[in-house]
Amino acid sequence: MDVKIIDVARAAGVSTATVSRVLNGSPGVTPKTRSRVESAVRELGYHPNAVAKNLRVQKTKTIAVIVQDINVSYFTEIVKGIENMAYVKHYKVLICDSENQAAKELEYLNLLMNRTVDAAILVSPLVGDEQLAEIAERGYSIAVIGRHIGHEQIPCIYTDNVKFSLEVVRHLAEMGHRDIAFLSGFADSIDSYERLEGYMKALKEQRLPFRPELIDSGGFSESGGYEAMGRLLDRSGGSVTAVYAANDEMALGVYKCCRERGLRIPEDIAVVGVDNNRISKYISPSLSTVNQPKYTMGALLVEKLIDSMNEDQFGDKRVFKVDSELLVRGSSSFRREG
Amino acid sequence: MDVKIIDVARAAGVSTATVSRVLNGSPGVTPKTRSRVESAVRELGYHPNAVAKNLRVQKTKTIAVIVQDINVSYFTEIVKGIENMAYVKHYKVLICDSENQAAKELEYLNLLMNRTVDAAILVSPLVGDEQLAEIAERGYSIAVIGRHIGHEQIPCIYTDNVKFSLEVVRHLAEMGHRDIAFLSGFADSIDSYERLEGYMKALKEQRLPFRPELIDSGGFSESGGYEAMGRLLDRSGGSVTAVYAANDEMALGVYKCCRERGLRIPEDIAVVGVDNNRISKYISPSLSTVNQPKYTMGALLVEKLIDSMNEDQFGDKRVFKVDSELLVRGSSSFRREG
DNA sequence: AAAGTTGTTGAAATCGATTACAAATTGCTG
DNA sequence: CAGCAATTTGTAATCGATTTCAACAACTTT
Repeated sequence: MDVKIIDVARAAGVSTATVSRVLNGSPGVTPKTRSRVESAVRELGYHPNAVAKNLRVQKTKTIAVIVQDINVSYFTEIVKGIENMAYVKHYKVLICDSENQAAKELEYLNLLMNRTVDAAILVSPLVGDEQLAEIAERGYSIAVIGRHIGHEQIPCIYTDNVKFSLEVVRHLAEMGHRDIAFLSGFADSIDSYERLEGYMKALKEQRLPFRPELIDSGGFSESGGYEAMGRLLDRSGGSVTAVYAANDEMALGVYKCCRERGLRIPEDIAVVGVDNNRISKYISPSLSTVNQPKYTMGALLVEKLIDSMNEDQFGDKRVFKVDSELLVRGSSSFRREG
Repeated sequence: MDVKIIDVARAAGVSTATVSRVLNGSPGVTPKTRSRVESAVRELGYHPNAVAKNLRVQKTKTIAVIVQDINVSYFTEIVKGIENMAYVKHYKVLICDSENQAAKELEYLNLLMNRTVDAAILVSPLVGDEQLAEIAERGYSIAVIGRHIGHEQIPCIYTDNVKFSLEVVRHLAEMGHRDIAFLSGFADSIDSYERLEGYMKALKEQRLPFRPELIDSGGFSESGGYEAMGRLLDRSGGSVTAVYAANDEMALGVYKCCRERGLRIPEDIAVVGVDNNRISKYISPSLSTVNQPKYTMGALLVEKLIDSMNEDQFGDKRVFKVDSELLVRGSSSFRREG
């Protein structure tokens, strides 16, 4: 506290410029003066004021990470990947919980405008592409995890929603299901469109009819999944035999609803989720789900982002598509006889 | 980008002082000039540079939260409480993952010294009391969640380890168990001592013998719990009938070990964990555990901390003890006949 | 109308570092 | 040992806001 660079300079009998050079490992300092400065630093217990430095160099080496819910393991695993990589790159991570609100995401993006952070990473953002593009074009550094953004200046890493949705529904069809419901997160989100697309593709491929009453959405939450499943059963008169939920949280809600209505999983209803939450492996029956390399996605993207900010070039590549895999477990392993 | 307070001042035909006053809602500005400044701000799309402000006012309105593992729900629920409360108080949260290393905790505490953050909250820190005291005495703002710190300047919120450990072991004894193992996190941590104390107290109360070979530790991780349980069974020749694990993660490891060795829970082995992780409710059999109001602990402490920094006074109270409750579930509900 | 209040505004110092440029020192070379 | 280049060091401007203090204006009061 209270000891600043000028104090160190005086103690070492040099100028602040020299102290600064020593601190930052700049060249052109005699070993002798260097060590004189270093011992002054040590004796005084000097800690450079990061805020002053940030102002001068116009950087904070801080990245904002905006997630929908800090408590969901899909997000925390990504955040962990980001934090760990940021740590080795000497960057800090500001955590922002948007509580599923696009408005809050935008508010957090103000951290970019007021220069609190050098960049922001949005994980499965609710904000639309156009709005993100506009921000990027104003010169701010943003990146997206969990969605493909078709914009030059927005690096992103994602898995192919259409592809894995197709795989999920194909899997269910192959297990003998004909009436497969789809529970999206938010009906009007990009994720939902893409997953619905994969769902439709699979239906067509498997020559199954499309029944609009088997589509609903539950806001990615357990309670939302629970309610959506209730509506679904009421509406379809119980003809549904399989449910594809947009994430594992909602699948838990489906489990609960089935339990309450005396429907057995997987014998009466098959369930598949997405995200491979920690719980999905432990719950009984274990939940079939789609796994994504979450930690790696976070770590990889932030690494590229930091490198690009430091002009080490992005190596051109700004869009990363990673593979997901369908994990078939207990909740969908009962074969239904046609 | 690039538009600063002086530009706004010029556009509005006033001085930077006046612009600043308008921006910060300071009194003594004519409504007329105020609105002139406001429209200039709007027209130019001006965003005040937070770094410059931070330097001038010697605050960053940012708090570092240091946790052992971002992926564990015990921590994320606390972090969520902190973040949400910080948000309403207009503070930001830097997330720091110490990966169970005291050295990394200390490194992150440098964020205090270099003024990157105004305060740091340590959740169940590995760093010892003395070291924390020393930092607090140097004038830095730190607070602790999950442990009682007997120091004037360190606010803390915690649950009584001794008390709930006693309850856990008493419960097991009442279910007919005589050979109750205790798996601590890190053998030499304060938590462990306190929990061991509660364990001993319960043994004494229930007139059960203390068997040192029933004590082990597993680093709070699932794999650590798995290995500790293995050692325990090997060592005790299978005489153990109940396990008290220091957290739910380790309890999961215990489950795995039991499954592999063909031991049924709860018939052959009863298990109780701590933390009430999300999983504990869903796993089968559901895991008995100790619940703490994690979200509230985070929110409450950060609120008090922020208020105290803004001189709104701490109201004297710096130490908060909250109640925990033992949730008896499937894993410990089989009564053993004496 | 002079003097005293009160209320608005602005000039300039300040926060604590980095860095461009100038100055001083050192070391070579002929 | 003068002259020049290379190296090391220092002076002072700068980053972009806030805030103290003084100046000024607009009203009262006598």
